[in-house]
Amino acid sequence: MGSTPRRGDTRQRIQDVALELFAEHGYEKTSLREIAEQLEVTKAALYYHFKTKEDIVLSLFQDLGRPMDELIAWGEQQPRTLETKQELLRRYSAAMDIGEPLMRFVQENQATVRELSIGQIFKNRMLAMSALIRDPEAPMVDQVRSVTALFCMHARMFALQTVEGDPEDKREAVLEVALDLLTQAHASSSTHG
Amino acid sequence: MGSTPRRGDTRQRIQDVALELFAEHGYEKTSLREIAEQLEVTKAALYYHFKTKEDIVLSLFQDLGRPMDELIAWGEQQPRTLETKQELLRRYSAAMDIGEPLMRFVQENQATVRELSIGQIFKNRMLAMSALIRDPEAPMVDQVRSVTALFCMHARMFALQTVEGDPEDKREAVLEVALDLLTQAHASSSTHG
Amino acid sequence: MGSTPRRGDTRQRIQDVALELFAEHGYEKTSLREIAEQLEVTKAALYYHFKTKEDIVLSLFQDLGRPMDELIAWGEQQPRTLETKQELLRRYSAAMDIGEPLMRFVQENQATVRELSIGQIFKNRMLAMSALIRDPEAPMVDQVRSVTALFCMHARMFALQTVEGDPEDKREAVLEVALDLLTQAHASSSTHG
Amino acid sequence: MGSTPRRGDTRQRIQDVALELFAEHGYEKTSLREIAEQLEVTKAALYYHFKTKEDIVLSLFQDLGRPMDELIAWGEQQPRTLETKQELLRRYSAAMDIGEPLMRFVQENQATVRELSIGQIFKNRMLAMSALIRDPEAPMVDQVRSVTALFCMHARMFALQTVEGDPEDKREAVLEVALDLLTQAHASSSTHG
DNA sequence: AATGAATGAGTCTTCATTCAT
DNA sequence: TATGAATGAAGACTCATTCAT
Repeated sequence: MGSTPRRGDTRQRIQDVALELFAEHGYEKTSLREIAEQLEVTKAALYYHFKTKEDIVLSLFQDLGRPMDELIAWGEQQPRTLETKQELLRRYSAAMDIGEPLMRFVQENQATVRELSIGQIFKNRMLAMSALIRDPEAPMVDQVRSVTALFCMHARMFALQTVEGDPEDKREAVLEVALDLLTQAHASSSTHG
Repeated sequence: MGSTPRRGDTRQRIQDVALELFAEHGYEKTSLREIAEQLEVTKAALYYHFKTKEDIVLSLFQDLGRPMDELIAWGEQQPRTLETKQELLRRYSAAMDIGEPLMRFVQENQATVRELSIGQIFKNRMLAMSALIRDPEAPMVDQVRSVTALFCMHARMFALQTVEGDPEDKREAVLEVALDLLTQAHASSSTHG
Repeated sequence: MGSTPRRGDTRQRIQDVALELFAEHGYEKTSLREIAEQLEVTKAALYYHFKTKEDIVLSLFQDLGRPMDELIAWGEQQPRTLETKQELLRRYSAAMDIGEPLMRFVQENQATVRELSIGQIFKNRMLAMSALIRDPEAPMVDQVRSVTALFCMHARMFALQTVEGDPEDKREAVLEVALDLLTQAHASSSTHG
Repeated sequence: MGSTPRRGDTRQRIQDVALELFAEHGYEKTSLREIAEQLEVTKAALYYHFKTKEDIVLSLFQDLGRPMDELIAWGEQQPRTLETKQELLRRYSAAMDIGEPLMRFVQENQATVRELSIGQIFKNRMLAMSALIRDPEAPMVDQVRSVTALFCMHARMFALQTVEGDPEDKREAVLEVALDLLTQAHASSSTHG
């Protein structure tokens, strides 16, 4: 009584709660008991919907990771121009907003993720993005610039928490810096390379 | 027979093995049994040297985190000039080399670290570094540049693993990019702000 | 599509699969999930046909154990002669062929069967057969011979697996040995007793 | 109070209780909780002495199965004469007395044992004994006789429970029947073969 | 300086069973 | 004639921790 016993959406609700707790306290420290309690179901109910604890994480990746996969697929069919890369960053920034809790989970549980079956999946995604944005022939400094452009967008999620300001402002500022870095990488490369 | 029974350095050896395993498999997934087994002592022996599991981590921070604390202390006594900040980045880069395993541990176990007693310690360090390098009055983009300058040095530890090249070259390239970002932040700030 | 959806024989199919799995992996280690999966139905479907897991076993005994019950009933109405006992062995040998999987199940899950409701049923059957074949007044050696005559037929099912040869040959050989034992028991008894 | 807290013999006591319960209720139905409760220790204490539940069974085999292994070793170094085989049966009968609870456990948990790591060990023992006692060149009936001679000794443990009489008398009677069977196997073989 | 033995709390997981549909 | 969703009880096992020696 009180909360309406929602039907058919249990699987979804498990995913939501699990992701939240995994990101908050870490994968290992989050027990299935906790998840179940928060949902007011039994542990066994979780097992009706997911084969194992790890399976929950896997499903999160499959469901929430799609935007990123699509972005990579898109990128791979574009010409390797500066414009493409810029657009890539813009879309990455947007994708990170949607998949934010998942991203945070990965960021904060790297050691764990690496040992989970999704570890490889995630690593491959990173490799693919990296390959799209940098030019392996360019001087090291420029490769670093490109990778940093990508990587610094993650900074939003924790390094920038210390900085005051509107989240949307931050997002834009980060994107601007990233695009800058990318431009510099290109300018220099076309000169030196 | 066979292995020399080292004397008096057990405490040190525990720290070494623990840090390695914590960084490798994560804090939660590393059991005291594992640590003890790798050292060929009993679990109880660990308790002779450390009060709790968390205590091991704490000791690691106290012993390996000193360079960073000293860096902050140094920074706080310098004038807030561009030169100071540049030197800060240079020293940070060096400090990261020494405390690398510890840094990796923190990077890869953020969710866990946050819930450990060292969480606050570490967060304070980050805040202090952030305060030293950025100017809270500057436009957001420049603050982002400064923070990114600091933050991107961590990229070395995993984002840049996908890039081929000599580690020392990478270190220098990263530092160069970081210094660049810092300079841009300043140039722009003095103009706009 | 593909597999014909058999109608009306589900109960039978459950029994078949269950007996096979019970005999193969043991009663306790065989879960209703496994049975259901192998039949491509849900666990709940099993409960439409049987009240409990134990009920499946019970039904197996009722359906497959009839030959043995009939044999006992027949034996009890015959005169207690050597010829009767010989015929008993012959029919037992035949009955064991039909009820083989059930017999194997019992053989291999004695500890379990004893604690199931069929335990008593089965024990009674054994007692009845034993009572039919041996003479409680005869010397111990002869009683042992008689019981062994009965008991050794079970040997076929596992002790004789190590012996090469045609199954039918084995069956006959075993029967011959059993009949021999019986004859010896009688010869000696009529002399000594 | 009441029971003296015995020291150092915990491992042994675990084995004793475990074997008793395994034989009584079956391996699967016996939980570690039960064993622990009967010993008035915690489940975790069992894990200090044995790595897994299966490990307890394994240790029982290693400790209690030795007589049987020694018997096989002895048999393999004797000439393949009738006398040897007779002695084999006599010693087998004696060995079965010592290892009786273990034997009962195996008898009554065949399905389980087969899936445990000891399954193979035990099967090999059976094969070895079988190989020692029968002559693969002899006619099938005689091979059956030999195998039955061996096998019928197990009858004592359950088939003969229905027969009244002193256990020692039974033991002797069974042995006599077994030796008889063996002699018959030989007599016939040397004539026919 | 360290061990052997043990504990209590908790983990993930599986199972037989139920019931509304 | 079944299924989808769920439960309560229990299972094996692991862990950090303690303490007498």
